[in-house]
Amino acid sequence: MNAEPDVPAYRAPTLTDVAKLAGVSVATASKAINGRDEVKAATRERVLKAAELLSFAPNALAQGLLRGRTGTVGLLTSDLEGRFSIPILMGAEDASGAGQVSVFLCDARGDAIREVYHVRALLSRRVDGLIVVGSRTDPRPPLAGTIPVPVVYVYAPSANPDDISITVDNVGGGRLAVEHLLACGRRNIAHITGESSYKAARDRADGAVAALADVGLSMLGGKPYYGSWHETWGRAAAHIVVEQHPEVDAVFCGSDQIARGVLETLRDLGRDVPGAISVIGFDNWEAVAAHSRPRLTSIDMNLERLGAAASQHLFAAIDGGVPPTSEQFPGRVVMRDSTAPNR
Amino acid sequence: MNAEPDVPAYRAPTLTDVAKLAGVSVATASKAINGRDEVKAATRERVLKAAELLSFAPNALAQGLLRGRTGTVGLLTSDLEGRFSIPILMGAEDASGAGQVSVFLCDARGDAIREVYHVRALLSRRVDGLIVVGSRTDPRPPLAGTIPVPVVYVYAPSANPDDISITVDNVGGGRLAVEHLLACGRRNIAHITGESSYKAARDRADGAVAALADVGLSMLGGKPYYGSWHETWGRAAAHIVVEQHPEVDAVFCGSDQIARGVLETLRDLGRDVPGAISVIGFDNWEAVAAHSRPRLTSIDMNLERLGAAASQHLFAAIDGGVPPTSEQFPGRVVMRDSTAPNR
DNA sequence: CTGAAAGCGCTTACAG
DNA sequence: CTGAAAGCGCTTACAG
Repeated sequence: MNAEPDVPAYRAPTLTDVAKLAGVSVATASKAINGRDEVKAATRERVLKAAELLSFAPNALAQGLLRGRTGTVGLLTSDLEGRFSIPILMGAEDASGAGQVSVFLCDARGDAIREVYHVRALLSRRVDGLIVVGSRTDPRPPLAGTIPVPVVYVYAPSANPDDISITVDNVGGGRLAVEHLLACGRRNIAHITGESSYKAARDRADGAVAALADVGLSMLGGKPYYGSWHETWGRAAAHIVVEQHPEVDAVFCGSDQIARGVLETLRDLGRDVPGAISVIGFDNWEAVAAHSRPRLTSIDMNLERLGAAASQHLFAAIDGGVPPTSEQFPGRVVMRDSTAPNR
Repeated sequence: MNAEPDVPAYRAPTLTDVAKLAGVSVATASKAINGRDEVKAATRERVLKAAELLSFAPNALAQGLLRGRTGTVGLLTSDLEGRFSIPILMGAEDASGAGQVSVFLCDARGDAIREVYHVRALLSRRVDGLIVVGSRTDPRPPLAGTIPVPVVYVYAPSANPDDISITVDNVGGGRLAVEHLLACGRRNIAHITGESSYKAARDRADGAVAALADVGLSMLGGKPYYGSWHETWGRAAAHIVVEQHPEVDAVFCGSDQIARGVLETLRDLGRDVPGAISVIGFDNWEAVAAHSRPRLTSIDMNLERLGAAASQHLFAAIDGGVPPTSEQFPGRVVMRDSTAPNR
């Protein structure tokens, strides 16, 4: 049908091709290209020129076979779709990309079978290490079977404390949020958050409670308003809070989406934010936090940094220097317009 | 510091190990494992058992070297962060994962230099093909240099029409949106959309204009309200539209975020949606469309399907059967509560 | 400074 | 049915 072959029958040039063109042995060509100094300058010139001419790129498979190191890493995520995997993945990719490593991406879709399958494939490809990123902060079962390469768990820690897990400090995050609210002069603070089955929700609440206790306060209503992570719950819960505790002067929300809902209800109710009530979200999800009215102050958990750290720990483990350990990252408050009046 | 070595000095078992344990030659072991039928059943049994025992996984590097095919694909994205890459990537991963292929993920961060760098690395790793996903629908320059493997461009088409590009039909999407509004009985339709420098914005507008022309109508205001993709513009533009054209009974928004802004202003203005005014968004971004008040009807461009198609086309090109061609995918309207009264 | 040889882990004709 | 040999593309001692 088509005269032009769309798949070029083009064979990738090999070192042998380069050597032939340069009139040297493969051994010499190899040395020249790899910058070994036991090669005459003129020879190196010729080899390099030949390589250039053929657009020679050394076959990484052959190199990997020889070296016993492939310069590849497997990134196993359980939900690509989720907002949390991506920044982590970007951080990991960046930290790797700088060097010479390529990353295999696998999405197990939260399915254990698929995970096993992917791990097997990655091991077959002889990755130098594995990064496992989960979408919830609840501990997850460690990878099944004996894994002959280092593994680093990110966001979702491994249930095995001997494994290396890079996590986010949600307790600290909750504390940060409440401390910011206190700094804004607020004292009657409610906490509206997601499903209590999530460790993330419970941890953030614990941090909030602790920060309040530090100054002799407790949460409005005595405990968090657990519900769902969505806007809808934020809207509903805000109504409840205002009704039950008209003195409320701040709301710490477990997610930015909840905060959006809260903001909307407070507008409907004619309560001024941040004049009368401060609202702080969690996640610092740009798309929702930066364009609300008023723009939302939120806690950013530095997920990208988490990913970068995971890569660094993994490489440390691969290189076998100082044994890397688990690490927990603090968040930071990103202040916008919903927490303090701008005077 | 640590008695337990965290990096097992464990050497991955080879076919030789398996053969030795089973008491056969590597050749025979290979045949047994690969299901060749020139092996006695009992022998095969022994080999398989040995492989099992050692958790033997064939070295894919060696196999790739031999076969001249690695079963890997490079996925080159220009912005992981963007909401568009992910579903495409998921589709591609799924379509691949089913078989035996692993995908290398590279994010060029919109940087041409980085892109060249990644392509070089991928080629060095002897990927069987490349998928290039862009974040805008504007044509992009084709990959630089001679690429010895098939390449499929997704979302952002290659500027070279001879290349294979899998794209979204934005003109059709715009048409779909307006046709839905017309079906809801609306006639005074305004179009608020993103920056006119985006081909996506212009295409959607063109489709909308065409659908209106088909029934002898034109856009309210005579042309689209171009601005930005954000909520903020949606809020501002809605004010303008209502002021200039109080008869407005529908708004087609170029993005779900714009639509959120429009919804908010209409609420402030006391205009009932969908009673008095229908609002339709674009992208069907679950997080924003499904939780607004009212829930937002939107155009879904089936990005995941796009990714899957890209993979399929790529494999077709790799296998060298029927030459794959460019393809454009239609969208679909996902109806929620913002376009028609629920009676 | 250069090149012949061995070998990384596998598969595939080819003998036996 | 089984195994010795060659070879995929490279690198690295080891001679010369």
